[in-house]
Amino acid sequence: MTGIDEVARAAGVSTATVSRALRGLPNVSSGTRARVLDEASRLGYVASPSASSLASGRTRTIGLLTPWVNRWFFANVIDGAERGLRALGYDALLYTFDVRDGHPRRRVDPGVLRRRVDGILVVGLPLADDEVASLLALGTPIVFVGSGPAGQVTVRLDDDATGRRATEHLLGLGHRVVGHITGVPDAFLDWSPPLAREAGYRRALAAAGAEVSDSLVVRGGFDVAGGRASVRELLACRPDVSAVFAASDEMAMGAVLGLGDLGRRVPDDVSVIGVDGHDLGELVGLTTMVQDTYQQGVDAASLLMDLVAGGSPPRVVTFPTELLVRRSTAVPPPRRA
Amino acid sequence: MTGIDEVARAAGVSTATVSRALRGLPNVSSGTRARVLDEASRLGYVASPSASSLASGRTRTIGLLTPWVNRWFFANVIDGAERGLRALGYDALLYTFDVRDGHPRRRVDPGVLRRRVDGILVVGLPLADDEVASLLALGTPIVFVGSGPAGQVTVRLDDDATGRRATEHLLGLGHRVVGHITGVPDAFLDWSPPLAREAGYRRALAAAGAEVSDSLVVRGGFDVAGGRASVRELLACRPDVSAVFAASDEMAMGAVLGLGDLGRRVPDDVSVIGVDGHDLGELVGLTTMVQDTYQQGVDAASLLMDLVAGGSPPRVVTFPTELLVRRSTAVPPPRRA
DNA sequence: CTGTTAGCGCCTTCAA
DNA sequence: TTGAAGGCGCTAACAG
Repeated sequence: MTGIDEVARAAGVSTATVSRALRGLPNVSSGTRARVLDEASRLGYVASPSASSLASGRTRTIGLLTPWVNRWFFANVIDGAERGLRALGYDALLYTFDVRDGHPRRRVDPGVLRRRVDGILVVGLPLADDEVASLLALGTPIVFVGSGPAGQVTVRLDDDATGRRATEHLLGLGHRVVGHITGVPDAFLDWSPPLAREAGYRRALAAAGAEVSDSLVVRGGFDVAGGRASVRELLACRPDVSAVFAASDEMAMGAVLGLGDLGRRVPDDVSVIGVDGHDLGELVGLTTMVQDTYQQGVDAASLLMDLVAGGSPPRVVTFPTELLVRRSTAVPPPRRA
Repeated sequence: MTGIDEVARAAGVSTATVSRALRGLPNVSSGTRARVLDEASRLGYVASPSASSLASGRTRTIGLLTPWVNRWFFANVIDGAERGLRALGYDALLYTFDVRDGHPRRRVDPGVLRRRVDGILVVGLPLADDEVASLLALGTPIVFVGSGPAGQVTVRLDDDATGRRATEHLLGLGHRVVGHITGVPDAFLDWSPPLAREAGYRRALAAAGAEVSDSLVVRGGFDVAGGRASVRELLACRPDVSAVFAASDEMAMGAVLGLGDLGRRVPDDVSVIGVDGHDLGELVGLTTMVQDTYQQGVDAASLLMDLVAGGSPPRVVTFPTELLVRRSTAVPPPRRA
């Protein structure tokens, strides 16, 4: 394993100069720098990350905290974040935390992150206030994606507007009884997207003079299976529902399956709209509010790098969502007597 | 930042004893150990990873090399691997490498991994022979998932058998002209799953006396869009095809979309079968060969840990695939004159 | 069972 | 612009 002193010897300079030259620091003559770079690459020298971290106090690594990597939103954000970070010379350490809807997960332990990362990216992980506090106590810069506590740097959607516009699309088609399926409440905090989407949904209904009722809202798993179960529950209780706003595309696709289970056709009997712009939404012609998750990851990475560098990035970066109309929404069926 | 000496002072022992006690090494009296553990947790002490890596030469970190994290197979394997590794006390560093079908990607540079990880998990990344060699030259244990070069520890499917059985299912329904859509050849090596699946497909056709022809095979993107385009190309060239074997569920779902584009119904006009057991396959009633990707990740993690510990795990762990019949395959339509 | 003593390989003042 | 030297915080021999 070639070390810095071998390079120094080969280039005829001190190890300090090698270190400076290789890191692009100033105060190195261009001739010296060229010679060092040359010898370093010839010898295949790469600085030991542990040694330089120990000496400098910086790890050039960030921690990616997320509940899952195998769901659409998370996978795409992580993909974007990892590539964004790598482009900026940082490595990404992956930390997953089980979040089962409605169940407590293991607490986020800041200890593991201590002295291990220069920054933290929290991707769609609903953290309790004290978890946020313990993370902040590390003194490590943090950026939140998807949702984040007030005052923290966050990349997110305008979830309220997204919920409102999705609902308005349904109302505009003539639907008057619009159901909503979303996540379990105790899995979320007051800064969670599902709550804001639901608020937008209620606001839109109220503005249109349509029924606003708890009986029109079912909370369950935030995934395909959850959407499937929730829509069945919704229809069992409110068979008069002619349209459903699902808080995510995965739930919406579950809803399509669940409606199929009940023998209801989409959109002839019931319209369905989701949120995400999932790649496979087209399989069922899903109408949805599209968001750019990959870019959210990229942007979050650069905000975090800014923070790590001591900058003051904007507190909140809001991504737009765009209505994509496909086949899962249509005018409601004629009212039955 | 509390250090090991503070704990040592508080517990009234030397730093060496603290180190031993905290790492669960033998030769520490239980009384001493308890006292040390107590003080350490009271002070919130966590050893600096860089310092201990530097001193010990071990990083307790492994590198996850993968082309994507946002595709089904990869996301699930990574999820399993990360959790498996964490359970064994290891961290996972994520490294993605762009693989665009048919295009060269940036070469895997072993330099970045050097002294940074104790082991490497290669997830579905087709590496050139010299890339494998340069990785092996690191002297770091490596485990491959999905496919791997001969002689290396690999977790995978019996792709040949999977392709054969998928094709046999179609033949068993009475199909005689069975097309195949898969990945672009130059993106794959001789140890790649797509090639083996195709070989199985051809073997099954030959055994049944059905037509084996290059005109029945289309290679394109290994994703939804690729499947969609490929099936259209296939049908344009061979309109007599009554069944399609897609090398992945994502391609199969794309095929369903593409057949829809052409006005062909599934399965009335054309049957479709995939490989994976993708969560959303049910949306289109996709018949498929199911594999357990999550567990492949978990198992790969433990094989790698075994290797890191100096063990000699089995060279190849083969996962079973199981035929799941849903609605996308059926008997062929009556032959036209 | 426990303490002492060298480093691990690099970065970073400080002086030159 | 460059070099010398002292750590960064921990682990691992070796004594005791």
